[in-house]
Amino acid sequence: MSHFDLILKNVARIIHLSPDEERVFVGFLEEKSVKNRQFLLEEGKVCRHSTFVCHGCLKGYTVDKNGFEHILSFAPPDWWIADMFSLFAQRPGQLNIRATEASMVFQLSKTNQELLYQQVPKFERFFRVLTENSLVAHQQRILDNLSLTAEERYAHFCQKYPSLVHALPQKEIASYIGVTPEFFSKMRSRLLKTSP
Amino acid sequence: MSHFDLILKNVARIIHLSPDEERVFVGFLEEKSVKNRQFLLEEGKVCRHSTFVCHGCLKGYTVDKNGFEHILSFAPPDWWIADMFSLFAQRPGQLNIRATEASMVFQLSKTNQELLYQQVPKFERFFRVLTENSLVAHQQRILDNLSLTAEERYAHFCQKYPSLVHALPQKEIASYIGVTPEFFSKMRSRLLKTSP
DNA sequence: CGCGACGTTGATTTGCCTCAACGATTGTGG
DNA sequence: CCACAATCGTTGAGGCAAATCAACGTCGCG
Repeated sequence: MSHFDLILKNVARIIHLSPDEERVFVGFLEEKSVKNRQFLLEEGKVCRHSTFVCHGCLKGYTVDKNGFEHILSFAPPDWWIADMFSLFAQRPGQLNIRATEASMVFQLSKTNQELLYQQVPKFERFFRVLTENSLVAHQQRILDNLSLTAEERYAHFCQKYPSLVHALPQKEIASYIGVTPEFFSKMRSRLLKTSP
Repeated sequence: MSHFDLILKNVARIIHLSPDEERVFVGFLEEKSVKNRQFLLEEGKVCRHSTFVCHGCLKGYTVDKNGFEHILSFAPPDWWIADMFSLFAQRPGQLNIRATEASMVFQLSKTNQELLYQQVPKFERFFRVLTENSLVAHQQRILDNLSLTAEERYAHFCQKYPSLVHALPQKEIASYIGVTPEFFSKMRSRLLKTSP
């Protein structure tokens, strides 16, 4: 029951690995502990890793011209995160990736990822499926943003990230669903009155 | 200069094919002409094809509980479109795909796509890159929806789909950027006053 | 202890929606 | 080929959801 357990189970949901292949895979990983508020990637830098969260939580977000954060994604334990644009193109991106609490992660560098593809080709399939699932989730979020009210988007958020609803500062959730912290607070107190 | 020209050039932007491989590829395609307003996919059906637009234009959209359309994507010539969720999972999806004008398309069935992977493995790479690019574009759109005003989103639309700005009914554009047709009309006349 | 980050609440404003009425265009069946 | 319907775009009046601005209480942490 090693600390690789979570990430190996994550992979096993999509592809089956032999013990040898598991060893090759974990050999490419770099373990890293991250302090609260520490950056893993800053706007304007080139993203050189995919990051898998073991425990804690990260967020990926941009900052607009007025200084407001807009959260693209959270990464609680068992999730992957990266600036996909920057990682694919190996060019500077606009995303910040940062811990919302003290965390422990594994990082797979772009270089190691390509070595991994050569040594264990079925990882091509793994990351392809990951990308496909992510695309589907993002399409759903666009449709939600177009068709749902803030309350409904919050309800969806609670379903999608049940573990985060109470673990995260409210302003982070507000930013994710696309409202101001003030409005989010009012909305929440309104919800508590009707359904305790 | 055959009618396969456009789709072969589209593929060539990402992978290089030998004449033999080109022949295999086009052998898997089904040509189809589509009348204006004709459906290529209806909500609740399983999506069994990727569709490439040669000329004309398609749209992918959902209908909400109040009967309003929300457009997830347009597919002008040289673009691919499908209900990714339904295509990947081979389960019923919520997307409608429909022509916004008389169109000509090529369709690659999921079955043929898998045969193609076997016979020309580099197509794995092609569709992976397509998915990656699509993911990046969708992430950008989410961030735009979170941080930009309707006017700014319209400006982005004009940059992204210059050929569609004048070819498409205004209500379709309004639906894509997430405002009502009435508001879109007012916004547009406001813009025309300041910048003729 | 005191300072910053967070959450709450209220007053006011605004971006966008709703509803309704009205031309202009398109297209379609008789 | 025309009449009529359907679709589309425009405009105006009024309404609502959410933003903005500001004040204040609370907590955790250095």
